[in-house]
Amino acid sequence: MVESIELLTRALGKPEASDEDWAIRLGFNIHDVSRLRRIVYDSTLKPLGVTRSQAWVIAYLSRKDGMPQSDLANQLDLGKVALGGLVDRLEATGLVERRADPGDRRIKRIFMTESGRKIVARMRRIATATNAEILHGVSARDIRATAQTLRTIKANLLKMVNGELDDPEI
Amino acid sequence: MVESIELLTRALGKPEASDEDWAIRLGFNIHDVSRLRRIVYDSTLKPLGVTRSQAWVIAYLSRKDGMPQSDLANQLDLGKVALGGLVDRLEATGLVERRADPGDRRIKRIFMTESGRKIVARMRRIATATNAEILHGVSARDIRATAQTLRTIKANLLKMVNGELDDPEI
DNA sequence: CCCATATCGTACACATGCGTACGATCTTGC
DNA sequence: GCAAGATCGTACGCATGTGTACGATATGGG
Repeated sequence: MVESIELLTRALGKPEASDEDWAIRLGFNIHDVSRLRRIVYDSTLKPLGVTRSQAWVIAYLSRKDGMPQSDLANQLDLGKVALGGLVDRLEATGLVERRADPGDRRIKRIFMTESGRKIVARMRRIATATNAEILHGVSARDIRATAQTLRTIKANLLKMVNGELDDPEI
Repeated sequence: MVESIELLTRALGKPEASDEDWAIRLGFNIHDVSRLRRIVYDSTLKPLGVTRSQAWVIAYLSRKDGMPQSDLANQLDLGKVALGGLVDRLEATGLVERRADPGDRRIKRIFMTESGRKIVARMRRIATATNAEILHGVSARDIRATAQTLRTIKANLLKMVNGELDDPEI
């Protein structure tokens, strides 16, 4: 699947690609890059004993320790259920802990443990090195241009996502 | 999380972004775009009654009908187990069917049904329209440049994935 | 003050992906 | 020709995500 673009283009028998081809190609490239990034980050995280999702949670938590579980779910764009399960597992491995909110007994606040903080520090170092390796050989100019194009695409996507939510006449 | 770059940049208090910032930004943008693309495609596929993974399988199958299950798994970069489950569900909704290979009784070949073929045709139309909307306002030049940068990144990632597999001295 | 309503976290069911183990079946080397 | 090893698909358990329902609490209007 990783090489699907090349196969596709060859199958279509087009030596020079049209604009439409490039658009399709871009879609596949985004898909492939995202998938490979996931695999690579997973493998770098494996020695730490945390999964990518768990890493994402504690990385966020490290900047806002003691958040209510619901706030964390919202800010990470996760359902309450999904985050609840993640916190269960993080708590089981001792990286975070739930504490009841004294003022509102519905709320459980999530705090990092010392062990969790150590993992986050190691994660940061690994992530920086990995990022550099992923972008090896790409000029600063291209990085900037690509990031900006993706931002435009992101804006379109956000419009589409919100538009569907706001226009229930479909 | 979608707006995490902006928040991060503001939190760091940097009016002009450094090259390193752009590299981080690119990582987030790839992540966000991929996630939003997933959400948008899921919502366009929902009316058809198939999930994104299922759509991916039958789209591929429509070009190579009658593949052995294992081949399909390899070409889609899925484990045999994951694909087996997908085929289970596709078979349950009548979009594909398993048939025994006459020559090798271990093999089960996957064939599209008439119903499946209809779904694929509708999927194709929807995907083209969706893709155009996602890239609305992005110049052909930028699309091309972005696709090529992502290809370089993809090559780096492939090297990293394969390198880890080939160098077990880590 | 008290009930309708909203919010918080959990339980359950499902889809998807991974890794491991296993029985069934081919293929191959002796 | 037959036993050893490779390959095929499945079973099972885990992690992650979704949606729905629900009990426990807070809050706010009357």
